[in-house]
Amino acid sequence: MVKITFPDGSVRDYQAGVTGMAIAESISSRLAQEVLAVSVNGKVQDLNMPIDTDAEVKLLKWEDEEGRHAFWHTSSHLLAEALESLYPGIKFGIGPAIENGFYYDVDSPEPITEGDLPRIEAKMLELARGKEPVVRREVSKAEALKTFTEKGDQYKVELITDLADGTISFYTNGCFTDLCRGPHLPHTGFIKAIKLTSVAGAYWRGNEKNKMLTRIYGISFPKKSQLDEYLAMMEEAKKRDHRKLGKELELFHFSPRVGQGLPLWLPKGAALRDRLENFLRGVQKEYGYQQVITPHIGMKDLYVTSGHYAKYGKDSFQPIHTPDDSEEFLLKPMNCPHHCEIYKYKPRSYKDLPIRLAEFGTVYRYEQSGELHGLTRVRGFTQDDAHMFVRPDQLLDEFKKVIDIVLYIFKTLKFDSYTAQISLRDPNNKEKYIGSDENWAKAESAIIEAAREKGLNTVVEYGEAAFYGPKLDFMVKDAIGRKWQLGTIQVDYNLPERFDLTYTGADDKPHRPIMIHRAPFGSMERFVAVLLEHTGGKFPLWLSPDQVVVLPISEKYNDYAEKVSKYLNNYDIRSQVDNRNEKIGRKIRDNELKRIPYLLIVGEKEEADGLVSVRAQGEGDKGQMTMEAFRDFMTELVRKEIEANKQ
RNA sequence: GCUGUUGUAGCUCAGUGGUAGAGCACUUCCUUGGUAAGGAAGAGGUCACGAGUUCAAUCCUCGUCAACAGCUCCA
Repeated sequence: MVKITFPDGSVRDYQAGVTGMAIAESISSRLAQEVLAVSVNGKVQDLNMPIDTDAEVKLLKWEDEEGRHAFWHTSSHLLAEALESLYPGIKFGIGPAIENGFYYDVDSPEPITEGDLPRIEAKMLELARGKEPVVRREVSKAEALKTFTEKGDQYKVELITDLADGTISFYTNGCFTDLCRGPHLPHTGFIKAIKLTSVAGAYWRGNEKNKMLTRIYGISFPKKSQLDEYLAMMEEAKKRDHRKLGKELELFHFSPRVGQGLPLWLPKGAALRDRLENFLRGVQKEYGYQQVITPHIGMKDLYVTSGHYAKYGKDSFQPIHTPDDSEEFLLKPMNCPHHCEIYKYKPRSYKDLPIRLAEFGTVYRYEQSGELHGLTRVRGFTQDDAHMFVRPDQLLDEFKKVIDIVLYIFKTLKFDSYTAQISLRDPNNKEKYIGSDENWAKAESAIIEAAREKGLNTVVEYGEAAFYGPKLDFMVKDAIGRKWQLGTIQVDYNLPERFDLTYTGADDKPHRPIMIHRAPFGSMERFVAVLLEHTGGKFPLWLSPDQVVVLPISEKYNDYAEKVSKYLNNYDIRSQVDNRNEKIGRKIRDNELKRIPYLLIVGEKEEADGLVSVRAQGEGDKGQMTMEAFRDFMTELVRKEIEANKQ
């Protein structure tokens, strides 16, 4: 007998060699239908694999990432089986599960296009309905090589050649056998709904010198309704694409004559961005930050000193030469070296610290052209940057204050779901980073401690640190469940040394400050993009480019509409009049589509009594009130949106 | 950067080896209307740019630029 311990701590005895599926069946028949894979002592394995020793067991279902992973991995094998039957002679690269679905890389004798996908999908569903068992078989390396050499699949042969000696596992579903570590579903009948989403080229092993294979992406579900939901979500994501909304709402524009990845902010977009900047400026002022301004270029040597030049190489920067070529400058790729020079301009005392220098600093980085994407990856962008110069005894406290700012911003902008990623060094690859082990250890423990004290929901990622120090990166989840990386806070012992920054301590001796880099928005461009996709263009009232549009019923009431609009503008409520020669229904429709938060309809009745008829975006008619009452109503709404989130 | 797809009016997109179309937006006129599209007329395009093939190219070929998707990258 073996003792099986479940996640809730309960223990049951089973016959040695019991399978995950048998355990599920022993608990409930429903569970047996839903279970996809099993985790045994932390290792995920097939449901029909025997368990021979005492073990901690977790039955994995769709809700578990590992469960979905097995599901999609089997789906990719099902795809391969369908492809092999439809395209005889097709060769296979790799076919893994990914975050949302799966893919398979293939080398097909005839081209496969989007138009072929429905046919492949139909074949997959047909095979899935056959509930083909997925069978694992262990073979020696020599046998594995022999199998795929005979089949003539050079990609698999190459993969096997690179594997360590020892046992290799094969999985077979129907007529298709694949080199695979698993785990897999017991049979293909679990897969009830499939959508092949796209075809794309992908280099064999990700190397552009290799042959390009055809990558077929897909996603699958245990229920048809889940696929429908997923497809609806994808539709919604398309509607919320910030590039589309940016055009529709006239926020920003790209002109090829200005250059790739260099956004032009249109009046409404600039106003939105100004409002965000002013908001953050206000918060930062309360926390003792001082605004500075530094130039858009700097001598190349500045970035050599900081270490950035050596680290990222000349291809990452935009050089500028003097007319006589005697000196080389770079367009500013980051603000920190400039801020270090501001720190250095006079001697500093331990009493002066922390010094907090903030700048909405525009920086330029020569991103590869293929990486550019709307406002999320650009070549010129403005960081909401600040650098704190602190004493070692102030580090933890200051770090926590920065976390407070970040959380306040998330709350005000209604990013209610977020996680914090503690990004540490890759312990196996320390050469990638600069600075002493001792300082790294101090910096890492400060971040971990601050995150713990603030009660943040954190994950730790190794190898994600900046080259000069560990980071705390904030990821938010938007309204339709997608994750975005926003703010970042970084501890840095390195730049103070490289720039020889010092302060005089109480002991009258020079000491080295520590730097904290931080940008709660990340960059204005990226943040506006994420905000657009999060809100679908329906910004919080305080950020809306136009808060109110007044709609006169006919031209006879244009003067009254102007009067109302002016009145509101005097109270800092952003208002315009739609005095086009159109019927009221038309004006309502157009302004609703522009996502104007409040529409005020004015005609004979309103003019007579100094009233406005209020219509809230997406909610319809709200009835009449006086313009004074409407003003108070708006002022109170905006006040609540901002003030209410302060701790 | 690599591979593929695309580039036609301000926007969304049809279309053709014989120099171009729709809807929306825009202008003018009619209409003066009460909660998501009133009517009519008009203006607007070197068909991304450059070369080639052809009697003739927006259409075919090549190159350049840009956008999109994927790969690789991401301070």
